[in-house]
Amino acid sequence: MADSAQQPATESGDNFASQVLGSLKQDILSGYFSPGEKLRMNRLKERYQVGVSPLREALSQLLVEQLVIVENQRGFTVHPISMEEMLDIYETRAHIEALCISQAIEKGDDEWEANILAAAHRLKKSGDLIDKQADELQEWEVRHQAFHSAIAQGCNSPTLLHVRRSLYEKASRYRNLWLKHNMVDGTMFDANQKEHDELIDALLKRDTARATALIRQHLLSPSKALKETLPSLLEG
Amino acid sequence: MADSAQQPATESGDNFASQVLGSLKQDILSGYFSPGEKLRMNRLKERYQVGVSPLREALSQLLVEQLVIVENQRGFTVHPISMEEMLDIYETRAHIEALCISQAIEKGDDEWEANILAAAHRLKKSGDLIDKQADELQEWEVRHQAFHSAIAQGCNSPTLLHVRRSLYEKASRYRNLWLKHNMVDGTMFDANQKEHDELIDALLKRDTARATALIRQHLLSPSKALKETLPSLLEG
DNA sequence: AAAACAAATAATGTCGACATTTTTATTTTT
DNA sequence: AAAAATAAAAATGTCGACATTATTTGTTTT
Repeated sequence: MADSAQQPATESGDNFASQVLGSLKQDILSGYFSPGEKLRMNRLKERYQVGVSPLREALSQLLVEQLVIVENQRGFTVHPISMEEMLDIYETRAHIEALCISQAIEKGDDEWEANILAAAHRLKKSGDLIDKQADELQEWEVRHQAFHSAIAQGCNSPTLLHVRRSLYEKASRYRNLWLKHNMVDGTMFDANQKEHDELIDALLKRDTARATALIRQHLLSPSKALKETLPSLLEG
Repeated sequence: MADSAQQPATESGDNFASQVLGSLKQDILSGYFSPGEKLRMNRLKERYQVGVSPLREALSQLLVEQLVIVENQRGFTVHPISMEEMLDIYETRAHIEALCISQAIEKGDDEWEANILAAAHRLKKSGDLIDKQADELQEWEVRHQAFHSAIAQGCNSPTLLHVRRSLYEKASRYRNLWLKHNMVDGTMFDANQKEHDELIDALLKRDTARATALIRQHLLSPSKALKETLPSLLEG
């Protein structure tokens, strides 16, 4: 480190860029920085307490993941959102997730099945006590993601899983935008739970056709809701 | 620019990082920098005639694309190759390409068909005069890629095409490695030509099952060849 | 001579400084 | 007053400098 007063983040061992990358990505995905917003260096420097070099390195990485855009001599900007992109991301994500699942059904072993059931149990427990508390909902989100991750993991392909994660992050940007303006419905959890049970059943029976159809339906329902809400968000 | 003596690359309008990104990526994909090789900053500074800042930004982007790896305080290294990764990349690539094609068959219009036939014609012309000259082979590669690109473009999904490009680049690293140690066979072009003709036939007849099966075979045959050659390359 | 330790050399990661460009504010002109 | 021209301010992109950490070399000890 160039100065003793510099140890801004908790995770030591990584450099500043990788630390700020996580925070910055979170801030973009969560909507702290709005789509299309200009990311001025002075503001970022203050917020993350680092110089321009690590910031530019982190932003360069987000550039590849298409979460920011850059124009020469005009700095970085949060990647704008659009109806077309939203639909394209969700559609592609559905295809990729279906691919992961079909591969997992082919290759998944006992350990895979066990991990799914374990993750499903954790998710159910979290969904039972629907407090609608912000932090409990956050926990449910984490377990929900973990559940679907456990399923996809069975494909046993790092390359494919890498693609999957990238698409999940891009989609979560739209989902968070939607969550900001819509309260969650309690009945949603029950419907979700039912879909999960059906999916697990199809997986264990190695019924690829049914499983991929179910996951497609499961993933695309938020995009249908977004399709109605997005226009108002884009304007105001 | 901080100094009048700095105008290293041809494409003006972009910043140094984006210019060096292209050269650096090319140098890694082509094998100028070997897998696992340490990328010392002094050497890179000399080669590309820029300071560390643009270099680190370019390397940060290659980090996301998994073409380099980084270890804190130990700098950047060319991503190592392995049999497992090679097989995984080619397998995933085959799945993604099949997905592109099935979507293209669903959505492709007249313009799509016309572009395919045009690209096929250019490719055939280039393949007819097999001189085995290095630069002519280079041109054939470009047209071959353009042909398959024209097909995939029909899916009309920027997100999916982005994934496709990323996988193509990762795979080309292995392919170039193989080309370095194996002369191209003249008969290969004929076999290739036949596969292309069949593929076009299936596409125009909108026969998804046959088209995806053909593309899978087409894409995976290099990986089979690599599977035999790689071990000797990995050793020395 | 091999191992353990110490000193030097080299390489990385970060910041501040500065030239260049873009954006905003002000003045001038028709 | 609206438009054009000019001046001022702010922001970007790059490099050199420097502290920190790895690596290599040299020396001492057993």
